[in-house]
Amino acid sequence: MNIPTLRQLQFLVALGETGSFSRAAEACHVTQPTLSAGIKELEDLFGVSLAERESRGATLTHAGEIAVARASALLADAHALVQAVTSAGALFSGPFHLGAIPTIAPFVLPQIVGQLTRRYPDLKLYLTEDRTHRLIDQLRARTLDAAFIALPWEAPGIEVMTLFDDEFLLAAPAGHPLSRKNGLSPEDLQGEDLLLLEDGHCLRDHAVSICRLKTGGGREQVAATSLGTLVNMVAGGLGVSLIPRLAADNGLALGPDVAIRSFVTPIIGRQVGIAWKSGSPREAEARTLGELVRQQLRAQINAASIT
Amino acid sequence: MNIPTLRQLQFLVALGETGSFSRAAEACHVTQPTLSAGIKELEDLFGVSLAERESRGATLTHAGEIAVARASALLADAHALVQAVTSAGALFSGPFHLGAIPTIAPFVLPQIVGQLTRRYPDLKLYLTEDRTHRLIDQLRARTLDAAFIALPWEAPGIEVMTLFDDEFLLAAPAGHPLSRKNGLSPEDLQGEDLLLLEDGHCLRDHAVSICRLKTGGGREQVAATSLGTLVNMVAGGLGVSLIPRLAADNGLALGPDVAIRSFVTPIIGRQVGIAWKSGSPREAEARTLGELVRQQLRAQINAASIT
DNA sequence: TACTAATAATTGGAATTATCAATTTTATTT
DNA sequence: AAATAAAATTGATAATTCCAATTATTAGTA
Repeated sequence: MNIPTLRQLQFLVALGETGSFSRAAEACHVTQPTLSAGIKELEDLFGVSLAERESRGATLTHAGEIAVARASALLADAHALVQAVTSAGALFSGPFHLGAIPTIAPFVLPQIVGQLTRRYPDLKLYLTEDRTHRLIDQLRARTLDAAFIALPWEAPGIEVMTLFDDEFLLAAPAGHPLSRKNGLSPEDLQGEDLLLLEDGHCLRDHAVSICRLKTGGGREQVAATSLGTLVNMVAGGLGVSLIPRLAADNGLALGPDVAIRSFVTPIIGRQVGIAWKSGSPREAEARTLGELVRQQLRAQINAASIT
Repeated sequence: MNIPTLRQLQFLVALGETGSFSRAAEACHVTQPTLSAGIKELEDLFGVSLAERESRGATLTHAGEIAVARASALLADAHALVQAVTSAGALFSGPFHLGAIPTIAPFVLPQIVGQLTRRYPDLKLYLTEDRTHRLIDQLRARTLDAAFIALPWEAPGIEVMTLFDDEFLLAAPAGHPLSRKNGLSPEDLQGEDLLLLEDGHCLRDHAVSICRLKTGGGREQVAATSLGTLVNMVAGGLGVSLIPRLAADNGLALGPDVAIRSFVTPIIGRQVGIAWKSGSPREAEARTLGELVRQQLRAQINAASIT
């Protein structure tokens, strides 16, 4: 079955409202013949006369009245559709699936989750914590819209916005020689028992590659499953470790048994970024998230410089 | 605000259903580029990406899902509109205002009202009984859709369908000389006291003009207000009268005091027709009504010939 | 890595359609 | 009868839709 054009229905509604072909045409910003033709098409389509033409304008027939009533409703619905879809496409409306690796998640997500849910009431935010390659897979499968990951990381088809440098700090047991040494440099790590996260965490890979250490021998087999346990192991005197400043600044290593020292020349162990699938319609939101994290960081730095 | 085309919405719904631009295009009987362009227009209009293009078809975004849902509803409504308006334009649906002159109404309306309301349940039939010129005015003002009137009657802008000839019969008091005379002819009326309806009834005019009688003098001042009283006056012996066969056949003058005689050569006093305003969208219905009356008449004649 | 298959985007031109200005028709009013 | 007002008609033009052919992109496969 054929259906009319919304435009023709607009014509018809205007005709009903004005009671005149000419004035209706004016209201629709077309000429009278155009509107006339539109109405005629409707009449042909319906097989019904919609208006009686008189010397003093036009009057709707019974069928015309019905048509106008329904057409008005339809047009209103069409406008509502535009509204709904437009706002559905606004930033952070509807479901958003956000991921982060375990060494970033606890230090970044809490703050921005609060902000987001406050600023975007229509947002349904789903969080996932997993290792980088799993997150990337999920981005590709579109079960994730964006993810905070640590760089460098090569991933074709994935775009990344770099957010900030995250330098490595030394975590050593209180009283350890390195905790007192001035001018700490990477070479000082030689010979130390270096504690690392278990395999699969990108933080481990970054630490290894940056410090140019060969992983081999018995001691390095000791591997923690999370940053928290890693710090605990340091506190227990099992060795030293490298932890990202992001974690340290967020209160990971507060305690009397662990000393945190920074290197003279900062060792940029990793960068933090937000990633999304190339061409994703959520890119704008991902970038907005990135901006949000940057602002968060600036606020932290300002707060630190004040105290 | 701009609104989308129903066509574009059909494209979108098809895209949602098939999950593929190509297959959606096929379903819509257009080529893939055409459909692609349609979707892109929607996306521009909404300022939102509606579908993610992949190598294996397309998947709707959140906004796309919402758009498809609403678009489906809108299209369904559009179809319903076509249905509703089309059937609203069917014969005898909605209000129909029907008029008739007093000398026709009681003999025609009862039967067809029954038939109409039975056959067209959607019909709201309004009846008006008035004199011809008032009915004509109402047709012109479109407060009436059609009217049964007696012809001849000149009325510019009014179209008439002639239904049947209605000959005049003589009504005379029982025992009156004319009630026994053979070979009755119009000339026999000369010298008789001719009773007529009051001024304004077309029946009177027709009788006067057909019988070429001058109205003048005291006796003709006697005027009845309806056919019923006219017959009663004849029965009372006040004079003779002419009544239409339509009325006589429908039992108007049944009674021992009145004799009904037909003329040798039938005097076609009037014709009955149905009238409507030229160009009225109700013309088809008016003609249908006319047919209905004709059938009615045929049925009556058949019944009469059987008995 | 190159090749193939599947799919969507792009492009350019042809056919269709929509639109308008001018005119005509029709009915009403003066 | 002339003037007025409104809708229909007409014919030319402008806009648009639509398609065929091509290109681009991605994923799967040898």
